[in-house]
Amino acid sequence: MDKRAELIAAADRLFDRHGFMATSMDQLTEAAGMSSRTLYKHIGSKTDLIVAVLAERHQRFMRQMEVEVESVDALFAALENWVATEGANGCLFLRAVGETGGDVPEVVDVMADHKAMLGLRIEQIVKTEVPGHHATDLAEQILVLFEGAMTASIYRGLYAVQSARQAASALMAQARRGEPPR
Amino acid sequence: MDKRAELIAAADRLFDRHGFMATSMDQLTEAAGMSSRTLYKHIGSKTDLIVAVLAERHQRFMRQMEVEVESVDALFAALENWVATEGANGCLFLRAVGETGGDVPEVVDVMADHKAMLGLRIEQIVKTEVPGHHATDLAEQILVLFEGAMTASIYRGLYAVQSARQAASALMAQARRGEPPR
DNA sequence: GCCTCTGTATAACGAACGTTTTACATCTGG
DNA sequence: CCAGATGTAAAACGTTCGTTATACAGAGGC
Repeated sequence: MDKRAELIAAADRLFDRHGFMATSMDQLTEAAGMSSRTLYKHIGSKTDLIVAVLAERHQRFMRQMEVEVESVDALFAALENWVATEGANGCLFLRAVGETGGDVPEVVDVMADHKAMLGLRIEQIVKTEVPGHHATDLAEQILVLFEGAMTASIYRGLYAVQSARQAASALMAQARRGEPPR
Repeated sequence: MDKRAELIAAADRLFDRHGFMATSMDQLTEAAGMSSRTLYKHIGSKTDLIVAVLAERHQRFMRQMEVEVESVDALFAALENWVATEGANGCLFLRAVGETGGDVPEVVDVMADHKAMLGLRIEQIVKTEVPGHHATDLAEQILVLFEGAMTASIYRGLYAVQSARQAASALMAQARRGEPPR
């Protein structure tokens, strides 16, 4: 069994639940079921662990995106599923940047990469769903709805995601009907 | 001059810029220009200071809401102005809850109060702008757009807020035209 | 059979944390 | 004019932090 993967999985849970700074290395070693020496041999430092957790999340996200998300509606359906099964604590990438004040370049970079790829994928989807449409502005609206669903679901739960899904569907339908982008 | 107000203003800036946990009491005393003894006499503890900062933000927010926001469009215009002048680091209430893991009841409470009042105000506005319409679902969509604009503007800047504003305008127009709520 | 690898358990490290204390200065109202 | 409130400066408190070091145990390949 891969010790490093176990560690990252345990760290993901703790960081998401309690925050990055509020999670101590002692809690992490205990949750991962390994000695601190092994932990440091595998990841180097707490900062490295944070980056590794984010990188792992990014990969999981991309995989899911490419496998089962080929429409705007499927995007929000996937988020509904995520919130229903894993709960909602807000975007872990932005939380990491916020807790570190944007002062850790590796954290900022992995967040930027993640968000850039999210934006690109949404633009791709929008372009195939509404062909011949200048999709940039519409894609940005979908992105904002997605981000809002993730954030608002912290205190509104699934209803926020369902509302975002409906709003996205309405905006997409309107664009398909050929309303001119302003 | 009110020492407590100075302290809260300085703390607001530091918390927003660097995060709550990452801001030490030493940094706070220095930024507020007072000794640690005075600081503790005025607020009691770091947790109390966090709560005080959030409570102050909530009051500022409410004041601005009631004065200059009487339409959905004005809501997003106000956010545009906020992001343009103060920058975008995400909702400080949700960041505080995230950093404390939801384990500090006073922090959770002030966040919940703030979000409840935001939701209520949006519902009010939507109801007056689209009378005779079952406004609950539409209001939730506007709320999600607002939350998404605040969050996405961290990495997208003003464009996210402008996009949210346009999307909100489209959804409101559609509702005014009498499209049935699904 | 020994050597290296990989692991545990645990204690120690110096630094930084939130908070309190001690000692002293300055203003203000009766 | 002095008593009380309110402030500063700075050290000390005990704890916890991230990280490293010490001592030892088992497994597998040559």
